[in-house]
Amino acid sequence: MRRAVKARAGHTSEGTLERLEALCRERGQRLTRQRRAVLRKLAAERRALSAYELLARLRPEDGRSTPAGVYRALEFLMEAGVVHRLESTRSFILCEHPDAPHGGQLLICRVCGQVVEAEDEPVAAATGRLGERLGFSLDPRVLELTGVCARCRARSAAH
Amino acid sequence: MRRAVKARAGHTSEGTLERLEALCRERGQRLTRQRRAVLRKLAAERRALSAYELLARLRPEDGRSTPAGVYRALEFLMEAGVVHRLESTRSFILCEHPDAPHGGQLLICRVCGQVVEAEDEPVAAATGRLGERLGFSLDPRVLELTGVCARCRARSAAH
DNA sequence: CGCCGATTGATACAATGTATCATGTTACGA
DNA sequence: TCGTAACATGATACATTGTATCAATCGGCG
Ligand SMILES: [Zn+2]
Ligand SMILES: [Zn+2]
Ligand SMILES: [Zn+2]
Ligand SMILES: [Zn+2]
Repeated sequence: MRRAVKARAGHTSEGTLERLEALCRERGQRLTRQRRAVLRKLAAERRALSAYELLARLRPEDGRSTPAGVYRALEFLMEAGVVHRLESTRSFILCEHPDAPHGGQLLICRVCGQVVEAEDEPVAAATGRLGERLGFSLDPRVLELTGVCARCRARSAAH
Repeated sequence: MRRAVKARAGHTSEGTLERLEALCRERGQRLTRQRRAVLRKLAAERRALSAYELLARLRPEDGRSTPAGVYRALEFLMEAGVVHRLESTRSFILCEHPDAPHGGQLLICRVCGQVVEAEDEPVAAATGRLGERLGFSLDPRVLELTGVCARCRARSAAH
């Protein structure tokens, strides 16, 4: 548990903060206390959090947090490409590859909630070809795949 | 316009009703007036409708329709595999391949809202391999891809 | 300091989805 | 045909998720 958190937090500091600072310079925006706080809460989880779960974690530290504020911070972080929104669960998760905006795939375990991020070239190529075949120019986009992770499968096999 | 509606409606009668009747026999359920009505409204559209858009279309014919009723009908139709839910837009659309439950892909034009359904083997194979590589046993699942369809691209190119 | 754009706070509201329980409907067997 | 049990609906209230608005505040800069 401790390790998972540290891995996430470590990950965050590597590319995410640089990316955010670059974006702020570029656009005259600011990496504020509130935005950092939302980022920190997401970095402390291996699973995705809903906006209201985030709000509940923020309030003890800052009693004036509001839904609108959380959504605004999330919008900022998503535009910066360092947070993904999981449409299938209406929740948000830290990007594991924040070096550049990207498509990719999120594999979500429906038992334990764990999310793993991938950037699989064969999948990207196949969807690209499908788009061409049907005349669509597709947006880069993070695909959501649900299933059961290895650990949960092992656990359920052992009863 | 007329033609699009008829194509959809024609499609519906082919496989969808059989499939619903089979499912009802199997499970002791019923293909009721309300469920048929929701199906009919979805069949009349080439784009996806939200639950509340459906409700607005149902009310003139049946003033007692309620959100809960619409969601119950949609749940039934989704379990039967003849309606898909678009998570990216929180809306619902008739399945174009209702012969059997399936994964597949929905290509959604973000300009005109048109949705095209595909069952692309290369995409399915690539995602399956990705799942294996990361130890996930993936659920069959309809992927949502957004972009711009050929017609809308042509239109915007011509200003 | 005093300005200006970016950000937040506060509040209210919109949109989407669910729980509950009483009532109605249908298939099926006595 | 009638009773009845399972299935389905109506009505209502509520929960969750997401936005709009506008005034107040912050932070850098001349
Ligand atoms: Zn990412
Ligand atoms: Zn798991
Ligand atoms: Zn389908
Ligand atoms: Zn289009």
